[in-house]
Amino acid sequence: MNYRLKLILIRADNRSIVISLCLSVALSTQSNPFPSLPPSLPPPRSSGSIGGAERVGRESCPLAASDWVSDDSDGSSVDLSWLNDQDQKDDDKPSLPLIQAPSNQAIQDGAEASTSSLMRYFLDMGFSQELVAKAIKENDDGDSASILEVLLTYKMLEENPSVNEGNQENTPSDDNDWGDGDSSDIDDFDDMDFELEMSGQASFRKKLRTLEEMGFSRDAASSAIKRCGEDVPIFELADSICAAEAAEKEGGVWDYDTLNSDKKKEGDKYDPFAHDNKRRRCDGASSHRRSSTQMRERLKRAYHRPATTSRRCGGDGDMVGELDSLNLPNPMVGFGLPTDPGRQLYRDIPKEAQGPPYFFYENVALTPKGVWSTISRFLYGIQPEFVDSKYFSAANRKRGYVHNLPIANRFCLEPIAPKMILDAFPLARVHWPAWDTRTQFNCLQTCIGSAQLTERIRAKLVESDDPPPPDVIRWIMYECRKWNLTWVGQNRVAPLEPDEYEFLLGFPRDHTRGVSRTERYKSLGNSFQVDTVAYLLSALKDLYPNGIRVLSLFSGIGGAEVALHRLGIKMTAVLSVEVSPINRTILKSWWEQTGQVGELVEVDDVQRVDDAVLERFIARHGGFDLVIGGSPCNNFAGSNRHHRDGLSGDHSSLFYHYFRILDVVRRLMARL
DNA sequence: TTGATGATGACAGAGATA
DNA sequence: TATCTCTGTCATCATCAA
Repeated sequence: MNYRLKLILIRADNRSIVISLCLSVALSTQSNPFPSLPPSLPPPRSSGSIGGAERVGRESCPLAASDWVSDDSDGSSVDLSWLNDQDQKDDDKPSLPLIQAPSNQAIQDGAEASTSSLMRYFLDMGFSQELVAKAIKENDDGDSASILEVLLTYKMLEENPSVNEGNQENTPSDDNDWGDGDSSDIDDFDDMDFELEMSGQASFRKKLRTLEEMGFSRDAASSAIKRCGEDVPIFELADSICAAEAAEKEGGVWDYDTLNSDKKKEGDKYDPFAHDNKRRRCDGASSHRRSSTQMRERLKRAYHRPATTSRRCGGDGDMVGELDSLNLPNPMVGFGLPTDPGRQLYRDIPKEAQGPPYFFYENVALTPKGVWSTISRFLYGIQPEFVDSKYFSAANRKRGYVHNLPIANRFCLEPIAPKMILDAFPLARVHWPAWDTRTQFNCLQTCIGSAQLTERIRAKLVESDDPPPPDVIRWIMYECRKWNLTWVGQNRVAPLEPDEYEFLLGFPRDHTRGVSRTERYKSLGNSFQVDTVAYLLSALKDLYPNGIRVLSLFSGIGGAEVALHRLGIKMTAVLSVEVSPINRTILKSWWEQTGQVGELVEVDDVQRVDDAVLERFIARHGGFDLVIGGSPCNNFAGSNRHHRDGLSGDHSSLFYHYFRILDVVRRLMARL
């Protein structure tokens, strides 16, 4: 008999089991950092009725609603037919017997359906059925993020068995934690008393074993868990051990406790995703931020060591730990500007991340804390390259790029775009007042200043002297910077026109013409800055003189395609995924107007890009050379007043589909 | 129904200052 | 070193008019 079952039997009758399950549902729903992942257990109805379990996380899982179960249009039932007998057998042990109380059929149905949704989701991500079943079995407490962590760990171990050398006794096996229990770690814990089990030793053991599987010693793993807490994700624990080892090696003192206790002073349970899930008051967070900054500096020093460190820290994956300890680079020039003689020309890429196929991921630089760290973790631990487009155009655009592209032999697009406002728009010089000292615009966004505002500015200038008093200048400059207003006449300012957006972003004139003005601003505000992206992609030109096959995710209006075209890189085939029909039309029109000879295949939903779609494309064209895209930033952007939820946001969580699809592509390509 | 408009803060980093 | 101020941010939502 296993611990879990023993625990339940001793603790309660069926009724109390039901209560404990409902509590776990509530916790799982509230703390899930991946709302796009199907929750492992059904959310209770507001009435508290157990029957709420019937609707297995469909309302709380927007991504899943139309995809997990294709033939379930009314959402009233869940298709379990894809599960084979073995899966059902695995699901039946060990968890389901605990919720098979006759009076709780709804809970049983919900748990099975939820498990099935989880299975399908992770299978869609490209993990093997065996691994998914094992991970779910080991995380039957309903935390999707934990399951994903375990899957990633197992996958890393599968692909890099050397990591686990010396720890073979703890290799993930088919032994069931809760089964007959003949594995060594089970034996190690057999003598633990019931009180320890009650106080969370199961979680401790799970973390401990995972860390051992990653190649850490049991002592180091145990110390890290005790030091950081059991709630800390595996990657955080691994980071902690790496940093501790580095500090010890340098003769320093590793003091994660200070950071951890500092976080706990806020009265919150330490949750690495907390910045994504809840907003903090500035005043309340300031002291924490300061102390955290100090600790991050120490972390930075601890991580600063040669790139030939242990693989378990990820090679370049060390950058992951370093990432959280670093502020955004200033100046934001990535690995160096084209005119910079001291620019970086080489970097280490983890072997498993080396191309081809090459990949290129983009998003806003200024995200809620921890977002880029998470993105980097999912993308092989590669350090983001942060670049501000102000070095390539007359408008700022601070973006981070995670890619495995070569960084030598980069070159700029010709003709070189003007980098000053008045060089880009010389006609504005006539009306540009001397006291407006702007030389570049701020980030071009999806919204523009109102006509009322420009009229207020005009009226204020008319009634003011020339030059206006300082307070008037101050107010006008604030509004001009905020809304990227330009001067179009005597005392008259106006928002940039859509075609001026196109010019500043490196698109051909009238690229978006033909759709509503609002849609043009929206599409352009969400697009790449072509000159910047082209510079980062330029090393591909020599690699693919005969053309390139592209998987373009979240294509938008085709910033990647335009960049490749302007670089003179022939696109022999493009699989473009874009949800907006307007954007798809824009890209299709551009594709035809520019006489592209390659094949453009457009897909409307990133969730539909599964193994079958990718296999068909690969069979037709032989594979992909580049996977490029920037997932929605809505939930990252500082200008989002309502839902700046980080990677847990409805839109920005689509990043995980980028990761999923990239993983499938690399797996399929490896078979060729 | 669609498109346009205007009101709506929070957060994080940089720099200045005590 | 701590505190304050300034700056910038691929947005969302309700409302109204056509």
